[in-house]
Amino acid sequence: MPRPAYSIEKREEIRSEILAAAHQLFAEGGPEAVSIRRVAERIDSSPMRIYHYFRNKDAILRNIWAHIFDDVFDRIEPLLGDVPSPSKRLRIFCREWVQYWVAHPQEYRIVYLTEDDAPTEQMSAEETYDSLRRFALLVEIFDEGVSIGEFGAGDTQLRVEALTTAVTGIAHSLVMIPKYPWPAPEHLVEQVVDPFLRGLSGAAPPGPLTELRTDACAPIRSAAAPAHLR
Amino acid sequence: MPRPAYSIEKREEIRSEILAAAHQLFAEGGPEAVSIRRVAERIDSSPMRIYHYFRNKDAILRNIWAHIFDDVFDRIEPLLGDVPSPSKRLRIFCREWVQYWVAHPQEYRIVYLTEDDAPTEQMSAEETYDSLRRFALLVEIFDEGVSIGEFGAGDTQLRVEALTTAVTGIAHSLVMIPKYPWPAPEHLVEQVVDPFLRGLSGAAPPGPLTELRTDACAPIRSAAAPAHLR
DNA sequence: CGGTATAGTCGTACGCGTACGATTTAGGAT
DNA sequence: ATCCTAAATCGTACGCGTACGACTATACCG
Repeated sequence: MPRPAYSIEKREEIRSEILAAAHQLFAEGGPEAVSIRRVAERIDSSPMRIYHYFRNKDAILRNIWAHIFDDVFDRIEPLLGDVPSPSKRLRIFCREWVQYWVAHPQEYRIVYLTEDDAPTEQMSAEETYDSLRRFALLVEIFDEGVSIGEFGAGDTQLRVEALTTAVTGIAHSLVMIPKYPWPAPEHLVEQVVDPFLRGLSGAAPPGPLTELRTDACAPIRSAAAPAHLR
Repeated sequence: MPRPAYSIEKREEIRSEILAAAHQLFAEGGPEAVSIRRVAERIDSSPMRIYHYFRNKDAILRNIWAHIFDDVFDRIEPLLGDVPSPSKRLRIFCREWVQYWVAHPQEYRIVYLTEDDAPTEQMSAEETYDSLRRFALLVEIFDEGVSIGEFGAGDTQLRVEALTTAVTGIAHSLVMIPKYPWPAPEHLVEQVVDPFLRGLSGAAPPGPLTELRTDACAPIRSAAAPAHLR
């Protein structure tokens, strides 16, 4: 009875058109060149039409960063191909990971400045958090390391998350605080990653670990403001 | 011959008035409540007047985060007072550091989302990067660790920077990607920090380190865009 | 006293993201 | 052919940061 919705294909086609324009703008001028109004102009649309296909600007940026993630992994994976030792592969990964973001600060910004609203809703299958699935690469490396005895047993997921958040933190600081006289990225990475990996080696669980991950992180809510701020 | 500039005191007074309003707004409604126009309204000023006292909004936010930094350190330092072992103190610091940001996501956002434009210029002495000076606390801890033989010798500055960027990276992910089912913060921190500290212990330099920091990080410039983005 | 140069202030305007409501459009049911 | 309803589109408007230029006030020089 009502006007029928566009077919999935048609809808996806429009979404692609929007994304293509956004990608192009990003390639031309970085994150700040991507604006809804400019995208609309590129595709001869009204700005508001876009909001029928994406919940907000962030949803569009998120799609861009999915591609960026693919790019990083596509570059790094070949470097790991013939390296036998899992821990060496992890080392290379971390070094290259940071190096990539340092060399592509704009890409870093777009990835890590988009907030995490409500991904599930208006997204096509391809663009959900499954860009993060490429981190499975690390899971595999860790698992291999355990299976060949290079690492002791442990919570692989936790290890991956700890390692990636830590090295990404290094990249974050280097990119976002460029004026600060940082040491060379490799040295920072090495400081963190080498001990981390050495901590995993040998069968001995590396020290006074408390029990490992059993439950997820409590939902994050804002607590009281600091005293200075009344 | 020209109209004389305001005295430093007068100027600083106006700056404080602006900052007070901004702090108040932040306390009331978080980062997004702080707008130049609202600050102006609070102090019965025109929005543009503010730009004579701060180069842009970020400069104002940066002042707020200086206070936040003080708050974090003020909370953490007492927890370290009577702990004898430097490595234990570092552990506590890292745990509490992440915990603080997780408990105060708004504060995290304001600190780590402000970019690093050109701090030197229009800032009063108090508000430059010297908020970062409180990290000297960590320098001291490391140095003590070395002097009492708990840590091997090494580049303290590098160690501090590596440790803080890494743990801040953990906080960053937890705060900025709250929907993801993260493990408990302590577990992530422990994964990174424990091996890191163990890596420093003993006189033996922990493994195949390449030469340490000699020069600063090369200036960061954007490289070619990823292939996908044309 | 009248210029003059500059610190300080303000009005206007641009582009931004997007909330909201009005309008148009397409098809099945009548 | 007409109506109904929701999909799709669009116009308008708000608050935002801030560039730019105009205007005002104030001290000294002549």
